[in-house]
Amino acid sequence: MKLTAKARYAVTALADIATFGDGGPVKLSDIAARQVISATFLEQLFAKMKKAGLVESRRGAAGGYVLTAAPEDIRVSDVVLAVDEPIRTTACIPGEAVGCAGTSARCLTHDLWDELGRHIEVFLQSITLADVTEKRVLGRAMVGEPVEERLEAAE
Amino acid sequence: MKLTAKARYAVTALADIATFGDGGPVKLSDIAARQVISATFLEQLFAKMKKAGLVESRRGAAGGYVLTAAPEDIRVSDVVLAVDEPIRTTACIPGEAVGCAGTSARCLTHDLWDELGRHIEVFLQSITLADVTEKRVLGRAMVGEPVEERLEAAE
DNA sequence: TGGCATCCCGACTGACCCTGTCGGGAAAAA
DNA sequence: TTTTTCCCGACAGGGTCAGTCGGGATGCCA
Repeated sequence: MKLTAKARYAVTALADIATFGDGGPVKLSDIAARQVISATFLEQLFAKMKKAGLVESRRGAAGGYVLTAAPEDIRVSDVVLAVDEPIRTTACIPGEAVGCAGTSARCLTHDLWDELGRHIEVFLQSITLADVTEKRVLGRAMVGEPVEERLEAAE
Repeated sequence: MKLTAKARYAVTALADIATFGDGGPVKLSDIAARQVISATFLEQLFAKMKKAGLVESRRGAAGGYVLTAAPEDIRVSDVVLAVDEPIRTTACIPGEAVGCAGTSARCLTHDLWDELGRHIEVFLQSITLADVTEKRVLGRAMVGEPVEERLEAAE
């Protein structure tokens, strides 16, 4: 799991659609103007998000992008994974133990970064787009309340 | 808070000292050999860690580096902060609200990345070097058990 | 049918920063 | 005084990220 500006832009853009798109499609140039992001750059991101099934596109006049699900059902982790290739934080291959396990201290820290990665992922899974647009993010760390139930309850 | 290979190397190196240094100093060339890290690169990292007060150096023959505290008292977050300049995850300046607050959706996601950063920091604070060397890391996420008490209890 | 608006796509690039090198120097021990 | 180790600053190659560019395809509307 990697976290770059791409991820920030992507989440921001989707939040923009959730906020300003009134059911109808939102065009990239509007998002670009409101969020001050290069429109051509947004194209790249939306291509990936479309492939990931997060948005649908409408072409032609009055076209744009629409969310394929309600903001409450879109996890931030989905968005991040869609645009940022998940680069592993540890050097070793998960399954195999290549120069990693054994007595060598080589991967003393393996578990650590592994756990951290999982930790981050769980955190981002626990937050939906709706949480973001409605500013329900602050202080939600650590507390647990592990989404799953909330999402299942919503269905 | 930034996470690069530097941080991994630094934690690994300190874990090495905790494991193999038997009270006495451990020289860089040994660490480099055991952990397969460039010795000259390690020099850079140890310069920073020394400045941060994590290690002390002994020069001359039979010299090397020693931990300044017990592994139970060294938090992983300290190590990371020592070698990786803390680059902020959000674009906006924390205190001031520059093109950030207000009605604009510009920083709809500000809180999110802010909270994530804090989240990561808390996690890394919750783990000590001793936890790493003794493989007490796995599954410790989410659970809470927020170090503070453990550290205070240890003193 | 034609024109306009919008998405679509792949190739390209400039700049930054991370990882790692190199060479020489200074202190401490033997 | 020689060896061993830390010390320090300058340097560099490469990767990748953010962003550009140009042309194309598709759908709407008159």
